[in-house]
Amino acid sequence: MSSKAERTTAFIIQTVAPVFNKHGYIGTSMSDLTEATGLTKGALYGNFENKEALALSAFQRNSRLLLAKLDEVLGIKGNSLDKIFNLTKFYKYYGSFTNPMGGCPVLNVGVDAQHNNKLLSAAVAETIKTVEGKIALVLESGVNNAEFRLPVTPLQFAKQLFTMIQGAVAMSTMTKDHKYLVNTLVYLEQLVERELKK
Amino acid sequence: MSSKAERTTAFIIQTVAPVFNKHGYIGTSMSDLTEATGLTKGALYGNFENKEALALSAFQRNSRLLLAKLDEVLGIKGNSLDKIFNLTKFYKYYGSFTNPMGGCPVLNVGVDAQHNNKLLSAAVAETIKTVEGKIALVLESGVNNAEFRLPVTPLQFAKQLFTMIQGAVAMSTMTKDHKYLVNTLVYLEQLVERELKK
DNA sequence: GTTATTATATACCAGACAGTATATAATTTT
DNA sequence: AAAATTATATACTGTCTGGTATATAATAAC
Repeated sequence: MSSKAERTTAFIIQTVAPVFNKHGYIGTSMSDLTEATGLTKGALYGNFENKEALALSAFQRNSRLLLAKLDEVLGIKGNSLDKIFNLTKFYKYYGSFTNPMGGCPVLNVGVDAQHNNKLLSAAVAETIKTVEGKIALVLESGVNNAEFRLPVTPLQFAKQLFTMIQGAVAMSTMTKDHKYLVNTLVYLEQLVERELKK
Repeated sequence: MSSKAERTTAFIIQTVAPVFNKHGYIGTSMSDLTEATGLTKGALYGNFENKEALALSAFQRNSRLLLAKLDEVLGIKGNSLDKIFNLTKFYKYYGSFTNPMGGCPVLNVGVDAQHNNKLLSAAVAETIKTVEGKIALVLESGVNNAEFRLPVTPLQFAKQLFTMIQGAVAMSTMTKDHKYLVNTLVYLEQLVERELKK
């Protein structure tokens, strides 16, 4: 059983993460966080050194959730192509996953932090690399099992795929129009079908 | 000849636009702007009603510059395919265009303003629609001149194209890695070649 | 159950925030 | 060039910022 203190720390991160993700690092004030948690500054500063540490923990939580979900999505039984199609299916309804955390953490924090917080923007870059690595691994095993061929290296293909997906995430975020996600991922499914299944 | 006042207003917008684009609406303080312009609060508030009006003018300037550039890029002599390839060439080196304005205004403001400023985020959505319209127009004339066929409507194809381009912009912005732009646009050139030239 | 320890609440900094009233300086108009 | 107008500088609001010192309350150890 975790101590009361540990549970409080976890509660703070969990409550604070969507707020940071929505309003950005500078756009979130400590009083926003006391309001959201129902705790006081004393409690927040007792559990975290400062605002930056809080924001970093918040992003890391969202990032960890995303990466765990991707492990689940790419870890289903079946061949590599099944896994890739499960990935496109997941991103088609990405909003239902990211809404509770206040939007896509990669996009929101990645853009928000670029000139405002080096720690955060480095953490985002690392998350991106990790995601690409996970996708590349699936593609690589598909190649090794002679399931399909790739026109480029698995990592390069993974990067290309993730770039297009994040493009759809960005466009639907900026326009508040879900269709960008659906249309792009339907397109990517066709592309994978055509490009790999031969 | 423009009046001194008009020139001052123009100078403020021009100086302030990259600051807002880099640090975001909330991330930019009025004192950042007095520092950047060398003017005082009196001057800024004499020319603009408030911070929001200033930020909106700043985005509109960057947006107008982008749209004008796109008109130039898509307005070259030649057939529609030449124009599309000129577009991919432009975005391949998009950084040299956006660096002076503090990054891609669509991405930066679009993500920054989503929960912080309705006016700004509406302006971004409008800019996106305008860009898509410009690309669609070129595609449509290509279809009408029997230059190529499209698997979907011109507007839908334009949206898809722009989504992928903005994905590359987002990825290279977040990772500070220019390769995402180059690789994606090389890929898009092949895609256009294959998909349309038949 | 009492004591030692830890966690949270309260009250408080000094500085920064957007915005304003007014005085002064620069530009237009005549 | 003088007068009328407009634009900018200065000095000042009240409010909010992140952060801290200390008192009080809750938990953990004995």
